Amino acid sequence: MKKANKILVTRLYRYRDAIYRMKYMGLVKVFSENIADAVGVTSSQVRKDFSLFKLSGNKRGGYVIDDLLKKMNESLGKNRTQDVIIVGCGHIGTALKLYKGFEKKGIRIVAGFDIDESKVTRDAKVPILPFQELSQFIKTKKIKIGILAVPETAAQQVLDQMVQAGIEGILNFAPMRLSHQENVVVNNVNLGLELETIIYFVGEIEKKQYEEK
Amino acid sequence: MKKANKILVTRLYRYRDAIYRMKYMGLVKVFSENIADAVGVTSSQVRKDFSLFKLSGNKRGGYVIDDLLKKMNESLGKNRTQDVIIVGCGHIGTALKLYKGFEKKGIRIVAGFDIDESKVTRDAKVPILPFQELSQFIKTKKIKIGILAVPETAAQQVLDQMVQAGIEGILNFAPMRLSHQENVVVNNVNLGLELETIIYFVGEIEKKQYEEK
DNA sequence: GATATAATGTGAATATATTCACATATACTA
DNA sequence: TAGTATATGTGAATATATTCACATTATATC
Ligand SMILES: NC(=O)c1ccc[n+]([C@@H]2O[C@H](COP(=O)([O-])OP(=O)(O)OC[C@H]3O[C@@H](n4cnc5c(N)ncnc54)[C@H](O)[C@@H]3O)[C@@H](O)[C@H]2O)c1
Ligand SMILES: NC(=O)c1ccc[n+]([C@@H]2O[C@H](COP(=O)([O-])OP(=O)(O)OC[C@H]3O[C@@H](n4cnc5c(N)ncnc54)[C@H](O)[C@@H]3O)[C@@H](O)[C@H]2O)c1
Repeated sequence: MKKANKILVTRLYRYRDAIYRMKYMGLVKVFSENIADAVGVTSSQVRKDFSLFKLSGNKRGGYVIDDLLKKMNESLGKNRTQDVIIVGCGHIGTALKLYKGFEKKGIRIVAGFDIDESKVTRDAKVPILPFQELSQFIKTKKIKIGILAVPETAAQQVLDQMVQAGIEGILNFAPMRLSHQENVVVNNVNLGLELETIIYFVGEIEKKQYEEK
Repeated sequence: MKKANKILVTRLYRYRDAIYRMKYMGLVKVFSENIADAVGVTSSQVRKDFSLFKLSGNKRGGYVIDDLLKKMNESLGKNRTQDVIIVGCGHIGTALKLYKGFEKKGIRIVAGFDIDESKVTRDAKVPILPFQELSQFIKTKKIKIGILAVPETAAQQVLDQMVQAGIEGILNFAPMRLSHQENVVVNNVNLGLELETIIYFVGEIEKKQYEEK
């Protein structure tokens, strides 16, 4: 595999998702162009990405969905389920904890943690545990992935503690840049920023239409 | 302004955010390198981006924060607040509705909508209204921006209706590609995909460390 | 079985994005 | 007020990402 490239990997997960949908629609074979249309890229982009990931099909015959998915699952890893914890069970944390959609992607939320004792629910199917138990839990259960949904003011400190205990990948909702060693993977979701850029481009569109008159 | 470029605009919002933080820390002037460090890019990236947005400072003297913010707010628009609606007040929709952080970015959630009558709360500060009133509300209040947080199965249809009524920008949480005319701005937040890529790269890191031994 | 057709796979070409590097202007020092 | 150090602003260079275009080869047809 070539240099690990986030944008490329992200597209491959999108392709896989689209191909699963096609499978469930009853299709047996797909062409690069079908996948491209479903995901919103060009067919040469799909073929180039597949090429970089050593995913091959049949000249003229397209790709046999079951074979392709098998190979994709080998490279993208769907064979084992991944255990994930949520730190901060407020509004966002709770929404994620209750979401059913992660399971079918092999992602299992195994516990939440919160500093607020009143949120603790030990015997729920997915328990919320007190924050003091976080490090121990990560260590004994060998958890690698965590969702960080605490207030901005606590985020850096909580991240450090998670990493200290053994977490290697974090999905962060606090709208700020967190510092971390480069062997930790941090993806930021900044919803305010998403809205701001939408607002910007909506304004731009209006401006453009005006100019075109 | 040059060709509207999403990645560039996004960085500019990040810069602005960082500069506001510096202002609140009491700073009066900044250098491109300070901004770069805060956001995690190079200083030439900052200067190039500023250049493209006609944001200028003082040779040798860096940027006077108040002047810079004034100019940024002119190009990025923070002078008027933007009204936004949420369609689908389930887990995610409710979390967003209750979030306090949007206000200070000039984003005001003015109403939620849900098809489930039991969620309707007409006299809350930010009411949840029945879905049937959506189109009328968008039209009379001239709402341009909406957050889409309904189940996947309903997302396309609801988007179409929103656009039909006058919405021009949408933040979509349903994990699927939605089709729309190109004069509508749609940003997708796909949290499952975010987690999948984190899991992938955490796996890659482990693999790499193994290879390095 | 021979032939025509159509889709893959991939280097080469192009487009886009980032970084370099330095001439320029200006704030500070003495 | 002259001299110097230093950060900007931006073309040019480089790096990264996408698209083109076509040789290749499997499938379908006759
Ligand atoms: N809710 C949203 O829609 C939204 C939108 C954009 C960004 N965010 C960001 O997501 C993060 C969470 O937002 P929220 O709305 O869920 O906040 P929230 O206040 O509802 O929840 C935060 C939770 O974290 C817990 N907590 C606080 N300090 C902690 C600590 N040190 N360790 C463990 N838990 C701790 C609190 O008890 C609370 O339950 C914030 O950083 C916020 O800026 C949220
Ligand atoms: N909750 C999460 O953490 C999470 C994570 C990733 C993706 N998502 C996606 O976000 C979306 C919302 O997820 P959720 O967990 O909030 O779901 P949810 O079921 O909690 O909420 C959906 C809400 O939409 C309402 N609704 C259904 N059809 C509607 C319609 N036609 N018009 C208006 N309202 C309608 C329902 O009554 C419900 O209140 C889904 O597409 C989901 O896949 C959610």
